[in-house]
Amino acid sequence: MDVTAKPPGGDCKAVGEILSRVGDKWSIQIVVALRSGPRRFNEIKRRVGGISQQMLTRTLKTLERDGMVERTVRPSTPPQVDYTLTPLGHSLSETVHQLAEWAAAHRGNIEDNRLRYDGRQV
Amino acid sequence: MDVTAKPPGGDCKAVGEILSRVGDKWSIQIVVALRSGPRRFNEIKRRVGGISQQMLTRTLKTLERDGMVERTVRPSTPPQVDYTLTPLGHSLSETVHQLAEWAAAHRGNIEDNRLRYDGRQV
DNA sequence: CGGAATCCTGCGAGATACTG
DNA sequence: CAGTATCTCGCAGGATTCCG
Repeated sequence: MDVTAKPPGGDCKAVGEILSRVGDKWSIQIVVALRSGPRRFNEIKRRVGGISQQMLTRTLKTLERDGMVERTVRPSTPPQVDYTLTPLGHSLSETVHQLAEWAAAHRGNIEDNRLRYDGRQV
Repeated sequence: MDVTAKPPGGDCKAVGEILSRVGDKWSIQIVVALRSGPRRFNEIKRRVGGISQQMLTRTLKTLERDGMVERTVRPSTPPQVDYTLTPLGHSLSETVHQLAEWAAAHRGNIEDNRLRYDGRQV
C-alpha cells in the first residue's frame, strides 16, 4: 500500500506519529522557547530549564531534521549558533497552542477527577 | 510557590503535562476508538490493533482516572464491561482532531524534510 | 470475557566528562 | 560556547500466565 496516499481513516496513525514526535518531553517546550525569535544554544537551555544539553542537542537535531527549526552557524570565536523556527515550526506551535488552551481550560477538571478517583480507590 | 495557582506563563507546563499524558502510545487511539460510541474491552482491543491487553487495561484505567472515559460493568455471565467517552473525553478528541488535521496536512512536508536531511548527512 | 500479576526488554533521558 | 561520547537507570510497553 502506498503510504503517500491518504486513506480516509488512516490519519489516526499519522496523528500518533506526530504525537509521539512532538509529545516527547522537550520538543514542545523548545518550540515554545523559539516562538519569540531566534535563540542561541545556551539561551534555549536557560529558557527551557531542566533540560540537559544532551537532550537539547538531540531534540534540536530532530526538530531540524523534521524541518521545524533551522540551524544557523556564525563562524566566530567563540562559535555562535542560532536556532530559528521555520514556518512549519510556527504552524506547529500554533496548533499546539490550541491544545495548550484546552489543557489550561480543563486542567482543574482533570485534577479534580483524579483526586476523586484516588480518594475512592484507596 | 503554589502549584494550584495559575501563573500567566505557567500553562506551558500544563501543556507538557497534558501532552505526556495524552501523547503516550495508546491514549489517543483509544479515545478515537471510543468516539463512535460505547465499546467493550476486546472490541476496543480489536479496533486499536497492536495493543496488548496489559496496556489497554492500564491506559483505560488512567483515562478513567482522568475522567476521560467511563467504565460500566454489567454483571452477566460472561461479565460485560462497556467503556464510554465522557464529555471531557469528547472535548479532548475534538481538540486532538485539530492536531490530526495538522498532522495530515504536513505529514508529507515533514517526510520530505527528513529525506532531504538524511540524504545530506550520510 | 475482562482483567491482575509477573517477568523481561528497549529506549528515553539524566549526569558527567571530553573536544574544538 | 556548542557540541560529542559514555555510562547508567527508570519506566513505558510487550508477552505470557493466572483468576473470577
